[in-house]
Amino acid sequence: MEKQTNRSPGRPPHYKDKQPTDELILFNASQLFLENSYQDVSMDDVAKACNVTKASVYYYYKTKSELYTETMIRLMYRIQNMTLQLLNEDKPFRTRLLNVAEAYLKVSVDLDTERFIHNAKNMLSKEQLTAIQKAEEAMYTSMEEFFQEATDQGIISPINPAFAVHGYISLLNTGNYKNADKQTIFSSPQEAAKQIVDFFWKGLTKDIQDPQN
Amino acid sequence: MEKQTNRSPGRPPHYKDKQPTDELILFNASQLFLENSYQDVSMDDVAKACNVTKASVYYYYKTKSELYTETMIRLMYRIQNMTLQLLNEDKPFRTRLLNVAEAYLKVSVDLDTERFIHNAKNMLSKEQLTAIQKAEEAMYTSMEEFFQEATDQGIISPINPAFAVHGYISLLNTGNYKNADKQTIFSSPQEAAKQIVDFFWKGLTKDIQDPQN
Amino acid sequence: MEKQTNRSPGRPPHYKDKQPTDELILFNASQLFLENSYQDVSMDDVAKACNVTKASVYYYYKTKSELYTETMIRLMYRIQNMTLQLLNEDKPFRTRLLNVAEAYLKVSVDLDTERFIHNAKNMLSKEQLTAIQKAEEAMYTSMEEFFQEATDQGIISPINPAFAVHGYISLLNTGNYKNADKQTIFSSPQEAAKQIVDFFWKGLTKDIQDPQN
Amino acid sequence: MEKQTNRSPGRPPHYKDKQPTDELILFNASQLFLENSYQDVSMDDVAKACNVTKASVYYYYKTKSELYTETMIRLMYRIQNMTLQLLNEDKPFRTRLLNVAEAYLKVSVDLDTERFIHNAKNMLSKEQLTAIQKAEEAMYTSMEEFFQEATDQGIISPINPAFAVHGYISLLNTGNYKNADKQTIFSSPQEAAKQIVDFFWKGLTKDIQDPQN
DNA sequence: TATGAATGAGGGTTCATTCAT
DNA sequence: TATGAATGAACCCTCATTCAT
Repeated sequence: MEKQTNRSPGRPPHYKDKQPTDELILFNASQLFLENSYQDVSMDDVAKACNVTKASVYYYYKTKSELYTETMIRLMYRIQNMTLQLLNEDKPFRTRLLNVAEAYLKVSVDLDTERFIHNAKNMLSKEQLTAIQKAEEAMYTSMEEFFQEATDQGIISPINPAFAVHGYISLLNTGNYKNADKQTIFSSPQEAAKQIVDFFWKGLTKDIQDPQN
Repeated sequence: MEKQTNRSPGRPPHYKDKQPTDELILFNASQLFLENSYQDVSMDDVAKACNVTKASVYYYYKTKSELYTETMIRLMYRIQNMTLQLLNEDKPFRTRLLNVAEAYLKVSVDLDTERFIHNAKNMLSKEQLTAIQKAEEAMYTSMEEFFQEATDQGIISPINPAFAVHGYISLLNTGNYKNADKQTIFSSPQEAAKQIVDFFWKGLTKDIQDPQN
Repeated sequence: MEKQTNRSPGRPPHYKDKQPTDELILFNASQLFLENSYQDVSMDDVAKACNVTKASVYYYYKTKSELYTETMIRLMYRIQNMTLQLLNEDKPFRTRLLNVAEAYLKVSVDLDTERFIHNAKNMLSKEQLTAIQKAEEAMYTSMEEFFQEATDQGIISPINPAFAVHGYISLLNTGNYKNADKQTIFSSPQEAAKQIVDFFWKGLTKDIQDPQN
Repeated sequence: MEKQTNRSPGRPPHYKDKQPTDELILFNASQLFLENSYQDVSMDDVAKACNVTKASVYYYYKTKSELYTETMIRLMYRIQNMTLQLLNEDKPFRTRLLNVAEAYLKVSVDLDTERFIHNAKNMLSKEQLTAIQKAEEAMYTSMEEFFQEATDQGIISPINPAFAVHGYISLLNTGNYKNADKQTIFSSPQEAAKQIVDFFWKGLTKDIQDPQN
């Protein structure tokens, strides 16, 4: 992967994958923080993953907690974007929920945003903590309107939209559970998504006569 | 946070009613580990919380990870016992679920067992990790039979019992969510319990004609 | 091994191997200190080897350095006794040297008294250090007279007796050398003893016409 | 022994003639390990001797045992070089042996390589132990050929060269012996060298008619 | 005589962070 | 922009030693 041969002369094209260093760092930090706790990831780990030195990481991010904060906010936005995109499609609400569920479960990392916050809370400044929480909140809030809309349209029963969203996400996390033998509850992410949304939908619609759903 | 520990070495005089030190340590460690991540709690913190020296903690627990393991296993058992006790009462299933929910939410600490495991996984030996996971699993499994029973009695629709339990618990955790302004979704633990079980119950019984519920 | 059956009535015979605890400790400490450095042997190690508690060890020996000192002095005496006994036999001097060499090499632990001292010197009080050194010195000195006697009898050339003894012992230690592959210089302790004494004897007698040796 | 180390962090200004830090550490560690046992030298001691912080020592040497290993290997090489240089001079073999002896004894620290190994053996990894032993072995082996050569030339009697070398070195160590009153066997290093080589030579040549030696 | 429980001091190691270049 | 070299603070853990029983 290191040697490119047969390069034609002239200015090399601008390689898309040659990310600016700060993005590179953010990307690798993401990976690491997703899989390990705040404390388990050292700045050296990040640097090594990026093939740069620790000092370089510090050149772009003043402190570890700042790097973490940025990483987390980005993560929240990414989840939010991915989710909103699917929720904005022109399909029945239930189908859209299923699509989100599948996307969410196929990532296969635990997107437990609460854990990300709880983990690091002692190391973050008040501002940093708040910044992450706001991003998380925005993510949740942005999803609420879809439930509100569905309620308004009589598709689902009236429900506290915040609860709907949080309940939805937390139910999704059961799809990632692994027991001591690394076995999951469901046979596949798709199956998990299906069953979870099935169940969730029942809760949403129990009091509704829904001949079409 | 600096406690003066000018006790001289050697066996302390025996006070009748004093809690045995190992239990004292376990108790305080519990508190600390519940509120902070594995890495954020130092053995010194534990020692100080107990008013003993670090060396004393090590007298009873060979390593930090061993202390953590014991703490977690105990925690799982406590949750399990509390839950089973409530689930074994002679009341309608739904009422029992509500009681568990209320008990669970009144503790007000996040009993997110997955987090406890994920957090420390890099610091635990394979055996320790498994031991904790087994305890967690036992906790979940012991609850499954109640859902099975309810299904058999036609009280709830057929459902994967493992999913039922995990979904139940994860829904409960939404009751502890606090946003950046420290506001919860529900106005009180009781209200949270009520709403959550309400919703959960709908999911369980959507396909049932239940004139009495 | 714990249950003795069929014991005949009456006072049990005084088991020879039921050593008084202090001797038991000394014995086990000996073993440990012979094979490991002062620092590598903890008081707990000693206690465990004796099947008693650390506190019991302290009951008999005020400090670790005191235990070490006693152990070392005993060791020096044991070597001295063993050696003197063999040197006092009614055999040709060279034979007696050979016997000592064989005895010495068959123990197979490195009896490097200098190492024992050097190792622990920072942990011993001046008195303790001196005590051990005196015992070592006595051991060496007691052997010197035999070389003196041999010189007087014209069996060996005149030689500084202290040098003779130290040279003898240090040559013996080459018999215990093991390289990285755990191979020794000689094929067996006996062979080692033979070769070493052979060589040593040449040095002692080069200037002597010795028809009989 | 408390040195004020109020240097601020970060890269220090570059002084031209300054010894590189890693060499500085190795040098000081050498001194310390030569005079004290592995366990008696703490990483802090090394750091203080170098006027740097412990963390700096760890910047260059990952563990204490690694530092020790490097130190020892270097030491073996230094001894080997010094020795080989003297043994390669164009002088009678006996003279060369004498020169080595004098050099060896003038250092006045006990170059007891076996002790260095025995001392630390419990703290070293298998690889580290072997590495040191290999260096020691190389040192010994490199000297053997000189004895072989002398044998081939009929200057000394046939002898196991490994034994010759080890015997030679171990005899030299008697020159460093100090009794409880810090008295040596010989009046000076030169005298020691002379007497020891004298004796050693007799052993080597007993069976040789050597009118010129 | 023997022990369980406790301490204090220190040692090895890691890590976020800094600064001259 | 990027880095090599350094620090200070903390952390886990061990161990000789002590004392009430």
